Amino acid sequence: METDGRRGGRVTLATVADALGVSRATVSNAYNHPERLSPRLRDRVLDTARELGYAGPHPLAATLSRGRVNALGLVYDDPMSFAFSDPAAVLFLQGVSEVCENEDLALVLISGGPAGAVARVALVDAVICYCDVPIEGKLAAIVDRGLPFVVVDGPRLPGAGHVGIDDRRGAASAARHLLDLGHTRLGVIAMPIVDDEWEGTADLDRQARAHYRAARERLVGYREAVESAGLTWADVSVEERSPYGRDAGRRSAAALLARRPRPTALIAMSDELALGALAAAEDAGLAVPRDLSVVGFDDVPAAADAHPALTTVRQPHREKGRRAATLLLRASSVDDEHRLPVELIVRASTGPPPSR
Amino acid sequence: METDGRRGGRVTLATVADALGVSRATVSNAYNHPERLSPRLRDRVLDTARELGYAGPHPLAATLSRGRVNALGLVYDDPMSFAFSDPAAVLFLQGVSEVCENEDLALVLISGGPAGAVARVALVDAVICYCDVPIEGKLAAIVDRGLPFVVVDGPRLPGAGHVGIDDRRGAASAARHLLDLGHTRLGVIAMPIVDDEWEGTADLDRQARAHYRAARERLVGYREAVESAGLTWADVSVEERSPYGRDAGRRSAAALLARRPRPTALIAMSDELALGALAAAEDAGLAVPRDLSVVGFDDVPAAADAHPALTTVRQPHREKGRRAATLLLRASSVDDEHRLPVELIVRASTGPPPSR
DNA sequence: GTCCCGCTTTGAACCGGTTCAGTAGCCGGG
DNA sequence: CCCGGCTACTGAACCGGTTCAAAGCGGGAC
Repeated sequence: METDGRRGGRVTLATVADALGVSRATVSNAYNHPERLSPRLRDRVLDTARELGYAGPHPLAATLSRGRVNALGLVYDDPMSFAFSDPAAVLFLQGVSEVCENEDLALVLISGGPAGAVARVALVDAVICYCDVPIEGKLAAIVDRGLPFVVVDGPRLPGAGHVGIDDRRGAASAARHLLDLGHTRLGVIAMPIVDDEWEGTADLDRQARAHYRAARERLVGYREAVESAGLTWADVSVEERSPYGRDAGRRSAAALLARRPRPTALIAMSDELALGALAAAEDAGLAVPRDLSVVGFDDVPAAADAHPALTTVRQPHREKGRRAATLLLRASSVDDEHRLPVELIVRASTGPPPSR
Repeated sequence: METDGRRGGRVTLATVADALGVSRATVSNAYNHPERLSPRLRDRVLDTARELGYAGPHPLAATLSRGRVNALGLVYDDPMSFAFSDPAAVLFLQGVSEVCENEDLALVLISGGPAGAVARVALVDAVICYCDVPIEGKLAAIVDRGLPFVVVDGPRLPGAGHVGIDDRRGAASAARHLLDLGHTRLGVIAMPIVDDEWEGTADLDRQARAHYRAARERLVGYREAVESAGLTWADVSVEERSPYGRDAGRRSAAALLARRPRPTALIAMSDELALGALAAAEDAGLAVPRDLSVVGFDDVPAAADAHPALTTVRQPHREKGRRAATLLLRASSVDDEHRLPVELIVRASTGPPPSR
């Protein structure tokens, strides 16, 4: 019975089946359930396939039947390419990719604008949303499609897993460290607080309107520590820049260091910002930590290599990635919350304030 | 005419079609060719879909019919997770992801062991092979499937595009820079030359058996420069380490610096290795560049931030990524060769040899 | 009133497999 | 010699859409 084994010259499973006079099911089995075939026939199938130049079942078709793609998606709140200039995101990606490797999963980076055009059609089984504030379009695409997903560093969402850290506590530990050293004039170098790409000194009103979760939580942490030490939060200047790379840190720090009285310690919301602050200190001819203390957040590799080595709050970026990926593989626990530990790492960029 | 609109409770295109009493083609058109439907019917379809909780055509099924996935694959020669600890690879990835973003393509990172298990089934339209030496299994999977691909930093392959740099010339320029400064005792810090994970001093015989293309080409470049300067290549020690991160550079450099007479300049095959060498110099109490000159290769961001800032050979990592991705999108030119420029960047880590 | 045209909508083939309930054939046991 | 049970293989349904030739239909031109 002639089936359609040779349509348009393309070699399909049916081509092989016809060539051998066996059913398509048999050819399929040769690849997917070799033990169900007699060794003899199986070899014949495979040999014929080779001769015909058949590369095995088309993954797309197989996937359609099976319903499983064997791929994990990853969406990032900024354009995906930004992730590669953020050392913390790179570590996170590394953690995710480790798991994918072990599980023979592909890792699909989903970019393509905030509207979620790519997210709507990306071929994945589940999605990791590495976003402080889940992006409307992209997230909607995921939810509509009914894909399992976990949110990392973002808000808890019903039906979705969650991985994050205690930003507030981490921030507080950084501030407390400086306060314990005796600092009383602090400046904060913030990543964006409100999503308006504004730059400048964020007053209390602006802080109260915080849009980004991490920024909000860290501000609260700093504030709690400052107030516990009996100081006034309103006296602490908060410089906000967008985007928030090293250069932003440098400019924020320059602005803070221009104030009189000059702060004796700078708290940055990320290591990249802190490294920029170190550069600004050098620009200003200030020695760290003698004249100025600087503390960061993240503990990226560059922090330890900095001159001086940066005191910072370590968060387990790579582990966050591993955890997020693992969570999606164990369906049972997708709704769990995973809050990973933070730890203050004291290095050489902090010390007592200069004696007046 | 009852079609199978309601199988197993899952809402498919057929469900929507049945609910409205229209054909499946009509529902499909509502999404893919809205202009072919009367506005009235189109709206009815979309409304009904919404009510039924239908999230639009299943991407997998659509893809199967259309034959296009809208995704670019990327295979890396080591486990994919290693790429994230190589700053050069990260920049490359960034370049690729920029193009994907603009073209609304997903970027699929293909790991999963050398056997190519994932490569064989990954859902992609084309593949970028970022590999010095194309990995048997993974590459075979790609070729068998007949996917278009481009090789980056690897050998030219028939039918495949190619993007790379002139490693030989880049290496030669680094060596010549040192020779011009007056150095006569050089040491080379090499990445793996032969694929046996061996560590030690690579003699001429081993160099001749070079397996990795970049290592081989760069050695030739160094050698040409050295011999042009009237020196003997055999006098130049080549230290090989595997893997080839910063720590390897440090150990290689330590070995080279232990030799008597001590080299006055170290040429590293990557910036990571060179940064390790800088650390080794500090370990040994040598000032760079006063007592020792160090030159790298790549010009990753950390090179400019190093103390002292690293002299190195710049290659356009990000542009390589962009170029590779673009190449795959313009089918016409897939067979092109793209050799990108390299440039010696002189910074503070090189200077004249110490006067004896 | 008739014919032709264009806009909508549809039926059916197709994309390339997987799966599962059988069935044919073979072997051993009673 | 008959029956039960296995093994090896097959037929047909199914996965969830896209596409294109063709049909239906309403309206304008003559």
